[in-house]
Amino acid sequence: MDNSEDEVEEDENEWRTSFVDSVPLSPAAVSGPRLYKIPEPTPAHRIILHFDLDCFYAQVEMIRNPALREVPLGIQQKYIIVTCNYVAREQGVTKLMSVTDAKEKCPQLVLVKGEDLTHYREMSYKMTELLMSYCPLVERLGFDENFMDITSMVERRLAQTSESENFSFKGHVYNHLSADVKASDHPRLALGSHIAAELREVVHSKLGLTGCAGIATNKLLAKLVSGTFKPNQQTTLLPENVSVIMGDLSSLRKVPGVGHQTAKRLQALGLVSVKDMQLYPLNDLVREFGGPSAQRLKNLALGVDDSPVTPTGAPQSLSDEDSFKKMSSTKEVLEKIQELLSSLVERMHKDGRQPQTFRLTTRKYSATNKWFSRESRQCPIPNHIGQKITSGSSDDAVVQLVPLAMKLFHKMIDSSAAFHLTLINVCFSNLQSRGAAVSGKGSITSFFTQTTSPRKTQIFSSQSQDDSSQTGGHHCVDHQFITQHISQETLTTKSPRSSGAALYGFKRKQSPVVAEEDHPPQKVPCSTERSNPDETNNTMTQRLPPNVDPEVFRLLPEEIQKELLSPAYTNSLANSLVAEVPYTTKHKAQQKFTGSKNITDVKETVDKLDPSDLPTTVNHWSPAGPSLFQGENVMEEAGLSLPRSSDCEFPGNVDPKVFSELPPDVQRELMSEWKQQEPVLKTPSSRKPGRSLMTKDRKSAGKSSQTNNLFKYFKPS
DNA sequence: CTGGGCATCT
DNA sequence: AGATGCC
Repeated sequence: MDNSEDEVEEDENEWRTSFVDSVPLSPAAVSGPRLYKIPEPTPAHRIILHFDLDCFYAQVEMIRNPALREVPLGIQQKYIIVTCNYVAREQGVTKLMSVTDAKEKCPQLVLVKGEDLTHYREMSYKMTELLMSYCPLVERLGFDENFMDITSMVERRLAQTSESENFSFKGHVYNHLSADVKASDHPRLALGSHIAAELREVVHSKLGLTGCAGIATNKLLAKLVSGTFKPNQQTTLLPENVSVIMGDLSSLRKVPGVGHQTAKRLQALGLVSVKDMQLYPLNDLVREFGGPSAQRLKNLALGVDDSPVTPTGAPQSLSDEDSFKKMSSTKEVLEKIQELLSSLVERMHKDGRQPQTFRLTTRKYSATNKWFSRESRQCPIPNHIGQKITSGSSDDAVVQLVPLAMKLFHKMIDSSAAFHLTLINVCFSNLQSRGAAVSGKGSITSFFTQTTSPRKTQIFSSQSQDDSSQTGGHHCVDHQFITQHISQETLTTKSPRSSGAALYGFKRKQSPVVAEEDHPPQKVPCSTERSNPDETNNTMTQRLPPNVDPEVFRLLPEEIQKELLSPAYTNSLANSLVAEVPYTTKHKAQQKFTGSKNITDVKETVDKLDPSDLPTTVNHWSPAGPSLFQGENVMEEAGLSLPRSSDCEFPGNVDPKVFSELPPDVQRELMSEWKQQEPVLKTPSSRKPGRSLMTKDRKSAGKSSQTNNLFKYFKPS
């Protein structure tokens, strides 16, 4: 969306004067009428920061265990050292080195498993949040990098700076020997370097993280320059050195945006170095890549990048995956899916939003094409299940998602033949903030839940991305010295509602009610808490078998309760595979986050009739609902065999294949659902959204199946 | 040609 | 639904 029209270089003036003219520019070669309009050179002289944390995973582990600071440390995922601390690097260990090679280089290397990204993810979002509390225009790139557009912050300081003040640079200046720098020629970049230094200091003091920063006039250059002095330093790039830094790149592949495939295609054209590309006729490039891509590539080679810093906000999808050498039985697949879903559902619950789409991805082994070839299938998530996720009935949700996943699995893999998987991924997407339960198709709820993809609301050319968008809609922290600011207003005290709001569902004790600042008219508080009259308990007991004392019943372990309520397992089909799949919902409540935030959801609806006009506003994401997670979960598995009863019919349009693959207790769950479904079928619309959100108070949190219609998901299709 | 994510474009 | 790119 950010392309063609505004793609041309409207870049910084400084660059234009110093560099553009010296390089054979394209327009001459482009004979015909210009395809791209040339934006008016609004001096939107941006100051962009790029932050890059040092060996991020290793840092996090060293914070968790300071003893690791003094030893060579490697973070291991499967057979690979994904990153390592600098002690290890001194001994020759590098990123993405195989474990065997690393151990060879450095026998004393200490390894920490890094496959579970939880801690890294948390720290990563703390970092982004922290930066956002100073300036809302923060864009994430992976877990350890952030871009910031600090133009307005710089301009403000500049305005406060008296004439003829001494400007200086903090940190390095690219291609300068730190003495000959005339900072007064570049006051904005100079101020930017000070802001960068302050932010790095803040990050260090508040989070204990060190990292590099690059200061430049666009994202491309900021990113390229940030890595020039490596651990825990910062570098500023002056416009007159743009061509130098670009020319210093060893190959086109080093240009961010030029990946493996693109580099190969370029090489086929004889293009290897950055200079090659700079001199290559745009027309020829267009033939290979098409207009917009060609122009963008060429611009990148020139150091031109007008792409705005687009606030990232909350993730648009949550996924969990695992890779392995070989997986070839349906049973293994099922267990892996269960495992992945358990953790993913927990994450989703903490997030607070409700996923509307589920996707299953696999990677099949194939001798020829080993490392690519992912395949995926997706389907909508029925509302009942989505609600169980948000309401915290996680095990219930997992139980109901598993059949969905298995259906998708069978759409991809013919399990009657041999198969060989090397990866499974489960993913929630189409994340909906808070919306009430969707009763029907339309209804007011659609107003709340209507999804204008949050990011897309932030599309404007860099032209409009200057101060107006920031000073108008947001406020960067205004203090002259960031370090002062942070000592008073920290993460926990700053108003979370504005973009500084909790980016992620971690921590933070925050009073539920939040002061709202900007854009009052747009807000749609969706906080309509659907308080559920507590009919929850009744339905359980009311269908108790005769001669069971309800009081006694309540005291029984939940598994037993369920068994009493659902004699389903006696079904012949179910019996056929009671052959114990030792399924245990090893539900790990490994983390107990204390805080929860409770923020009224704000959806900003944007008329974006003309994408080129109004800057609108950044999207504010806030986790819906309290979603407090009490570290105590109870449920345990009942591997036990149980009395068999007789009735219980197998519901029609159930895919027997899928069903038969499910673990016995999952089958029981489903059967239980089906049984309870019957009354609903009789009185179609009467009771439906009723319970299901059993507040998971201590005991009965576990798996209580409720009234949900699962039939359709078993329909063979 | 390795990991476990994420995003965007088609 | 896949390809591509980034970390």
